[in-house]
Amino acid sequence: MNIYDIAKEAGVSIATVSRVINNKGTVSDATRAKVEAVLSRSGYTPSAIARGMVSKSMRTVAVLTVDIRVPHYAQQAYTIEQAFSHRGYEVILCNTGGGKEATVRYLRAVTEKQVDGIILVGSVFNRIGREPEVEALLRQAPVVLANGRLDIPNASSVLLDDESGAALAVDHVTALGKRNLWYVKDLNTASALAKRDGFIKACERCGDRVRGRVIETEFSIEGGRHAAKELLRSCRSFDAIICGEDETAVGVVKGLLSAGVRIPQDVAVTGYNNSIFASMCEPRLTSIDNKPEQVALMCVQLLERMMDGEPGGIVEVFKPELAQGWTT
Amino acid sequence: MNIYDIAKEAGVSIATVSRVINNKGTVSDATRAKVEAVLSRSGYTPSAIARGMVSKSMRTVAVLTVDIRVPHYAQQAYTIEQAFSHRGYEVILCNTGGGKEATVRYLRAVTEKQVDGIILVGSVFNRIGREPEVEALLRQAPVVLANGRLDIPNASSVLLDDESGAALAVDHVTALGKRNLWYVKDLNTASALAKRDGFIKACERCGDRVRGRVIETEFSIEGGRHAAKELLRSCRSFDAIICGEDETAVGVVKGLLSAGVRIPQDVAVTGYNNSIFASMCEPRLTSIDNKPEQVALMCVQLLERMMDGEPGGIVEVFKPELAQGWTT
DNA sequence: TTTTGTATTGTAAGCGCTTACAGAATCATT
DNA sequence: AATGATTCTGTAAGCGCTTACAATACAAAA
Repeated sequence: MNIYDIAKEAGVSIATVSRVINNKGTVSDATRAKVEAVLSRSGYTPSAIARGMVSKSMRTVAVLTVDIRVPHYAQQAYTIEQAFSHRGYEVILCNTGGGKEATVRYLRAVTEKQVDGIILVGSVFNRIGREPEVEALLRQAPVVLANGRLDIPNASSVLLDDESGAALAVDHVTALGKRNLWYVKDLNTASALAKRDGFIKACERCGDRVRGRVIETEFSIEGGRHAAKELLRSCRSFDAIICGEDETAVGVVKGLLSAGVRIPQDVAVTGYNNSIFASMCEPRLTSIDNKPEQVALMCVQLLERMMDGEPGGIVEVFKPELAQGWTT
Repeated sequence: MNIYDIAKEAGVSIATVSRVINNKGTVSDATRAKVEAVLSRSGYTPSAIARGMVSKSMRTVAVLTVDIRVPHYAQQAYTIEQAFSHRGYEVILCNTGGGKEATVRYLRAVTEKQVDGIILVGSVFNRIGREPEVEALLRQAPVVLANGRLDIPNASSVLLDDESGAALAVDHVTALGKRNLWYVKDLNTASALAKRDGFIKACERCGDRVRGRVIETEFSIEGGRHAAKELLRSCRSFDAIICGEDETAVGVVKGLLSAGVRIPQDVAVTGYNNSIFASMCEPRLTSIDNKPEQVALMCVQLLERMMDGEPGGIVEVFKPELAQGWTT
């Protein structure tokens, strides 16, 4: 069932049918009625592929995310999907797992499908974005990077200011009178390093009255618990623990509570991301919220601008916010 | 940059270029090398749209889910996406929100895009699947329903046996010696009703020694807490509480613990779905796991079968499993 | 009535690819 | 050298649509 069938049935030409369907050009009322009757009677569905052939667009955008099961990414994918859905675009979802090979495979697939835009959620592209093979693919469509930078003309990005996020936590606990701060470094990503640096700088800004030190552990609740035990065991003085991730912070809280430490009177604890872990932990974690929904909406706006033909190269910096909980 | 450019550059016909790209038909080694050289030098990307025009397939499947932010759906979407990705298909993700209007809009969009298959996650279609408008759309592609039934020839489905899931919980706590069971009904979905019926029937199967009653509350942690307080307040006897959802069960646990009730010695509690709520609750909830990943894989298999031309109409019933926690 | 302008409709090209078919080239066989 | 079989390559049609342009119809103005 195609446009020819409809045209024949209605006794008009395919151009007229097309004009009726797209409500474009001039069609007399009588003809329009005739065609519309056939249209609704037949259950005809126009082929988006054939349309795409002409317009070179399938009205589709691709979202490449590391893993949609991570709530943070799910929220962003959801926000992006809804925003585009309301504008008549569908979203192709790709779970890259963060690996280069899969990422390239997905990029190739979606560029072949001539998506109208690509949003990259996650930071793989800081590493692989400059490889010629990858860059060639990325040049095929407007690209927006959530949390990362990419120096090609058709790419924009939203950067998360992790340094200021960590500084937010430091300022918060020092304002509460805490003086001996520890940063729990759990990951080795660029983001985690930025947080650590932000922590150190913020402590230095406070002068001698505040001391900031770093302890490393594994990224997990267990890792956090272990870090807490380690601090307690080594008899180091501490009255605030700034963690790189909520998971770790949950572990720290558990470790401290089980040792009889009072939170936040004795020790304040902060997490990062204001994730579900922060909300389910009792007492509720104070955490740094980088508002995945807002970031996603910024990405959508940047992409739309490029899809409208405006140049890319824009870098927006998103400042995280402090989400106060019961642990500070 | 299209296949004509490549052909001209390589001094061959477009048919030969096509044969090289698709590794189909016969091409002499010399010609192949010549074309491949041009191909890699030019960074040419074949147009999937044009291919789709010929093959009437974009190698894409659609996943309609209520809300990807719900971890259960995220897991299923992830599983489906990965499975199809490995077979060279991309996935279009739609968040319907469970409403009819949005659902129809998405169905129309993806059928216009001539997706090779549709997987419907969530149960809206039990209600709207029979409306002529919806059915006409659903007939355009092979369809698989996760947790729901649809009587059209090109649809298969995986049903979750909610009754047996609830019975699993009943059998488990009665085996532990519990005799006064309550079912906490929190939702009004078909699924929730099936669980309640399964609960009642399972209790009846135990004869006089077991008594099963039902209490209603709101679907939320707070609702669960409220139900627990209510049971305590009204001085009813109970030694096991079977909940329709993990969220409610978490609330029940909190309510009981704060009243000094020992779990599971005094009262056993079970949730449903074995979600992240079950795992983050302390003590860890015993819950009913309907294995979203396995269900998703069954959906994929059913869809693939239909995409290979085999008839649909298959209904697989998935039996949930008990996930033992510390609350029983 | 003829002319001019406008509203309506149709014809045909072309989007980039696959593929059936035909034709050319090569090779083995007689 | 001629024939047939085989391998290789090119031509052209067609996938279902949009749209530029041509053609027609019709109404108003001259």
